[in-house]
Amino acid sequence: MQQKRLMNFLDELRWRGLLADISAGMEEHLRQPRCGYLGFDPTAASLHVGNLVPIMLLVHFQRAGHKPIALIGGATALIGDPSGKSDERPLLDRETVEHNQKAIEAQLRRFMDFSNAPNGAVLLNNQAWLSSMKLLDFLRDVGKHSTISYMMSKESVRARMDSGLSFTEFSYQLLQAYDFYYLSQHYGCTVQMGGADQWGNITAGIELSRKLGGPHLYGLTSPLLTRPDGKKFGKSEEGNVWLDARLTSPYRFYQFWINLSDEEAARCLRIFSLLPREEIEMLEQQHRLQPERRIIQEFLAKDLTTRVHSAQEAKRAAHTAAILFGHGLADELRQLKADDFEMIRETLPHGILSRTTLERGLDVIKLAVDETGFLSSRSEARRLLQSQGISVNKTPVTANDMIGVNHLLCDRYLLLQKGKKNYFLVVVE
RNA sequence: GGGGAGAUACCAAAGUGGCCAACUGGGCCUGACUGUAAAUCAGGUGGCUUUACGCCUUCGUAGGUUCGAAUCCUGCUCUCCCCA
Repeated sequence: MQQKRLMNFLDELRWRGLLADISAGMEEHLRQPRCGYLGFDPTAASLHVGNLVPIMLLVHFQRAGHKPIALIGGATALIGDPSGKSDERPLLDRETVEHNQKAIEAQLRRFMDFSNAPNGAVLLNNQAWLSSMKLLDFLRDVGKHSTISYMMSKESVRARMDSGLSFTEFSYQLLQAYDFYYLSQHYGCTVQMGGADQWGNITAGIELSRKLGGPHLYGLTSPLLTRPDGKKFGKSEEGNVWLDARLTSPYRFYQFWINLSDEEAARCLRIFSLLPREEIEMLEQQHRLQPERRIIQEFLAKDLTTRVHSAQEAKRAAHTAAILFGHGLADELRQLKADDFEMIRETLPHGILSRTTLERGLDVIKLAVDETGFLSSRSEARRLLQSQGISVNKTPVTANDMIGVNHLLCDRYLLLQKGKKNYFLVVVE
């Protein structure tokens, strides 16, 4: 049984569309339980949905019986990885990195089994060995084995030859190469995984180990996930979709998956869900026959919101969505109970309005911009009003409409709306 | 060290004395169609207001010339290219 699962890791990645590049001999190498790592540089205060792809590599690696190391690049984040970036990036200060790595560490812990099992996951930080390393040692031990022509041949470097690349970022690949070598020496780690943009850094490590007389190391990458139109995955209107509930609310997170196009959803199901192949294929078939039911979108929304946040948050988000998008008629809003609104309040952005202000009556612009901050400028509000883009309680309004206590739902709430999908709850106190 | 080119809104890129809040494309927002999809079409995309061919802020930065500057001049900062 164990043996069978071990052999399936690469096949698993293949049919899920998670395999881009793989170094020679990996197939054979993975016939036994191995230790592999994947790094996350704490360059932001949270991971985002794009980071879920590499996380899934580690998850599958562990499920196949191997031992995963999640490496936080606390040291490398101070240097900056040029891979996939068109410009030199400003240095992050130490406090920021410090803060980021704590947050990211907590997020990573949710996805794997960190128990004492033989293949229990391990969390490490490369500051442990890089920050105490002496420059001269590094140049003699690592630098000496790396030729300029080899380093310059990396795609990440070549792409930056015209737009500028500092020595600092140029040297990044050596640090990552050393990480791999170090982990092979101290943790018996022989496999490194990453996104396709990491291939150059990974091979640098394999090469370094070879030069230093270390073990034969192996690398594997997943394709970079893009949207059907070639755009970056994981960006919504507001920018990145974060895993941190304070940056992207569970409701928004849920909505991100619900709003995937049919095409994206099908691909994402294989990549992000842990369902076995047969079940996925069944869902795909239903999806093809009745795309309008959006079975996959809903499954992903529920599944991922649960895994990233909690089952309770997922349920809440689903319930809120059902209310807001269910049939969406003004009359049905009036059927809702105070409890429903209180739950919606937990999930939607909301603002407080004093009853006396409302009693005096407000026009829509005052309400949406000045009193609640739902919209950021009056011009925006005016523009939206001109195209029927603002609704109060599901009813489109105009600039002249006055909003008063008679609009209140359950005598306490107003549901503002910008376009079809952007909701905002006003609570009167 | 020498020579050249450049810095325009979220990005790319026009504009080189008034017709410029600034062409165009992408992105983004809204509307129509729909399934909270895709594609398509339409409108919008600095802010404020008495919505007005009105006002304020914006074309790297600091000054200057001019009735008037993103456009001309000077200093500064940064970027790229070529030669040494």
